[in-house]
Amino acid sequence: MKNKVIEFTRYIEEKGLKSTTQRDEIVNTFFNVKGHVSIEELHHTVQKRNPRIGYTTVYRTLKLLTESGLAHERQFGDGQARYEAVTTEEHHDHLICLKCGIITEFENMKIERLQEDVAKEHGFKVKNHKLEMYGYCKKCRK
Amino acid sequence: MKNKVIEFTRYIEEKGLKSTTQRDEIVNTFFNVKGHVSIEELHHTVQKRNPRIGYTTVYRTLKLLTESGLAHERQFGDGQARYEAVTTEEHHDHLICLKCGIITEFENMKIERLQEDVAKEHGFKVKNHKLEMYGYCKKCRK
DNA sequence: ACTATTATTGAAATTAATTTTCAATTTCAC
DNA sequence: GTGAAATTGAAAATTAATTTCAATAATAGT
Repeated sequence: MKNKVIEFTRYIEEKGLKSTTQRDEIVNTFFNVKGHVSIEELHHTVQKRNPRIGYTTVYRTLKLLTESGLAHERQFGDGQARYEAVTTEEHHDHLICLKCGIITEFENMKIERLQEDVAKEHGFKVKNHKLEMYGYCKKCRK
Repeated sequence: MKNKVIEFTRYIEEKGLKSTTQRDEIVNTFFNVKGHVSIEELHHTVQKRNPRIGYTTVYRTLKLLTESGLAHERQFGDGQARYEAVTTEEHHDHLICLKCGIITEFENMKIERLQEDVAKEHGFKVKNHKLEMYGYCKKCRK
């Protein structure tokens, strides 16, 4: 995800922040990891590349990524925040398996549109939304 | 909400637990407070009635209410869990104002049905779900 | 009503995740 | 290069949730 890394660099510059090795490595790793990582997981992955990178820097970089709109922070009820790369303009939602923890993504434009309708009815201006279904995945439902 | 209190008493009995003044007061207060309370808020409200009731007991009673299905625990991204009374069989979702924090509920059967369709497509067995829209309410959108 | 058993209470301690602090280091504009 | 300003990371602080444990209260059986 080269372009994402570049977008981040742009954001850093705009804000008058500095470019550092640590941030570059964290951001690169983040965009190469798929799915929904916790701070701890990303820190662990990053450390394989560069063991001198601290948890706090990973934490702060994920905050920057979230601020910049390049990542989303999510709470899936397991007690820790998870971050996911914002890849497309399309919004997507989640199926979370309560047994194996696998998180599956989906998109459904009909639902999106109905949501907009509901918001409009309430005079509500939506910034973002989340739709999560908790249950058992194909493998675990037996 | 008398009947809810009775349902709770029944649950307590079923589980071989004991009925206590503290629990009764907490449960009563909970069903008389509308909306989505945090443990701390409920504790505060309960203390007005009976200052000897501790935070821990409120915490534990809310857990019991959640277990029994009479309350739902929710995370709205402000860092603490909120509990709401389960009043009807109908599921409802939430509009959360990012400015004033007001939480509005809504129901939409079309969305519910589409969700079921999506789950079916993925071979997913849904236990529960949540749909939240974050943004600005009528009053705050200006 | 008494007693034994078992659950409950609540203050304090613990845990777990997040966030802040601060001295040492690094970056960048000049 | 130099200096101002930002960054780093270990440790400390914060926050909410959860557990511990001794004292207390509730219930069943007698």
